[in-house]
Amino acid sequence: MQQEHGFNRIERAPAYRLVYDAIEREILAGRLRVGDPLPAEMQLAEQFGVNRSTVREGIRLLEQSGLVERDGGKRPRISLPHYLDLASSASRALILHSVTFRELWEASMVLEPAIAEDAARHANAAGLAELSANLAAMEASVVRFESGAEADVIEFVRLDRVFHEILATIAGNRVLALAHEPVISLFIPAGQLILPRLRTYRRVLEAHRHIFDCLNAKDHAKARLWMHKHMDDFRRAYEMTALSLDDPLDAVSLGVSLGGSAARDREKG
Amino acid sequence: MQQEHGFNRIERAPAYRLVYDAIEREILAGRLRVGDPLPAEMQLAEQFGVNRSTVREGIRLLEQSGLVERDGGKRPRISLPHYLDLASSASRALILHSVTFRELWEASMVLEPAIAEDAARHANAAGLAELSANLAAMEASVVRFESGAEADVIEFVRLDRVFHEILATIAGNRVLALAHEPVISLFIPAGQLILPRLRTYRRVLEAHRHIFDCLNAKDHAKARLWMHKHMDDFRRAYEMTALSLDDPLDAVSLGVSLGGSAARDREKG
DNA sequence: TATTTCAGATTGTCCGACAAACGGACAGTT
DNA sequence: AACTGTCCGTTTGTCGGACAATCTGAAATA
Repeated sequence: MQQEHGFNRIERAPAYRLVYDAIEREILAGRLRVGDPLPAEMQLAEQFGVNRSTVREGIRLLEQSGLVERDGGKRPRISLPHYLDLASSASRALILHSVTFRELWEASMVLEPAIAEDAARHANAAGLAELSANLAAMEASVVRFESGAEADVIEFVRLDRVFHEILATIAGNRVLALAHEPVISLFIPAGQLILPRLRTYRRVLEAHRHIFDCLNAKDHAKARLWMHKHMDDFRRAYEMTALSLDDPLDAVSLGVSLGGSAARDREKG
Repeated sequence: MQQEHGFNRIERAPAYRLVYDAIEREILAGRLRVGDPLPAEMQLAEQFGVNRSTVREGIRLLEQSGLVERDGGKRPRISLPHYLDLASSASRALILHSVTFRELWEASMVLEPAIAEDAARHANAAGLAELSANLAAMEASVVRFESGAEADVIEFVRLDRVFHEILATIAGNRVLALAHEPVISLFIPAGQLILPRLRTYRRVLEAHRHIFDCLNAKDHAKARLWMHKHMDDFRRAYEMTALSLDDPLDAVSLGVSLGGSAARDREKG
């Protein structure tokens, strides 16, 4: 099998992909502006010289990539890919790739303290108010636990997640926030496993309180430290259960959350 | 228009989306295994009781979300979303959201040193060999620059990127690697702007060399330090050009890379 | 002015059809 | 035995046309 010349792979992209590429290019170049409705399928079909079905398939690609958004029955509009959507694809990909909890935890040891530090630098009244409300809700939740009511772990864990997301917002770095999202959203299923066994609800709340205080005091070094400690607690808790740090996450999480369309249900505008 | 009862918004997801959800669920649950070819469109259409066109539209969604991969003409196969794909969507999203270079740089000040440190911990012969080859290629490139040849900045910047990607691979944390990808891929266009003006090619190469040496010596503290310095260099260079840290990236990068299908052209298997 | 009504436009879905490409079997050549 | 050419059933890519449901916007009405 001689191969003396080495031709380039001949590529024949299907028409629906060319449609996708063309429309994507128009959007990225700003010639189709965000918020505008997409041209009618028939019109696009004529312009591209292809059948309407082909255009539709191209639009599906745009739709899944987040560049086109349908508001329910209505005419689809051009939109920015919301990075929460990306984050949820990322979470799914990480699970499918059998990422271990250790990797997840190590990443969060990098990201969360940095976010806490930035948040302390940029804290403002609005953000602190949000955090405060979150802390109050979590306090109420913990009190309910301690009074013996059946534990609504789901709600507690949700509040936990929201706390960290508010922090990421306050920090004001969208690149870090984007990196942070998949991490926090994979922590959640783990938290749902750990907390009911160890019942360390109040410990989590106290950590959040300390971090909140640091933000209030604009003490970014201390904020970083407390967050570091908070994350390390999580690892210890994980180890205390029978779970191994180096097992892939799928078994843990797949059953818990990660429904196909779950990502789309969140969102508020 | 009275509304005294408050019904839940009735949601009728289009059929093609249901097809997408159903197949996605089968894949996530492992009933459709990665590598297998997708069932024939006709067969799916019969099973779901919808038309073949509808199935096709659903498959387009799967395709764009990376769960289905076509190898050119051939029968599409089920695949894991490769996170390089996700990273390129993330980059695009960040640009569309007008992220500033400051955000990017701050994120890289968090991620890159952490990666360098982990890489020094986990360095192995294979990884070091790859880095070594990369350094040699970059040395050759720099020599060409210094001998007055017209500067192939594109190639130099590509080598720069590859160096950092190898490092992320060596570090062995896929969560960090995923977070890292969009950052490095947005640095590239910036690098293409800065380097020709400042001509700091050799300085970049020296930084890489130092980091490589630290990996060889398994000195993770020093690896982190050198990377920190390397990143800080980049910011200084950015400031030295007329570019402001707080301008959004789009103007800088949109013209340079970020072609629609660029992400698909990379990849090697 | 506020509401209702109505016609046109647009999307979602279906049906049927055909060319091109693929996969594999089979035979022929060296 | 290895390579080439041919045939055929399967599957994808693309096309054309069709229709119901819904949305849009304007005209008609109260």
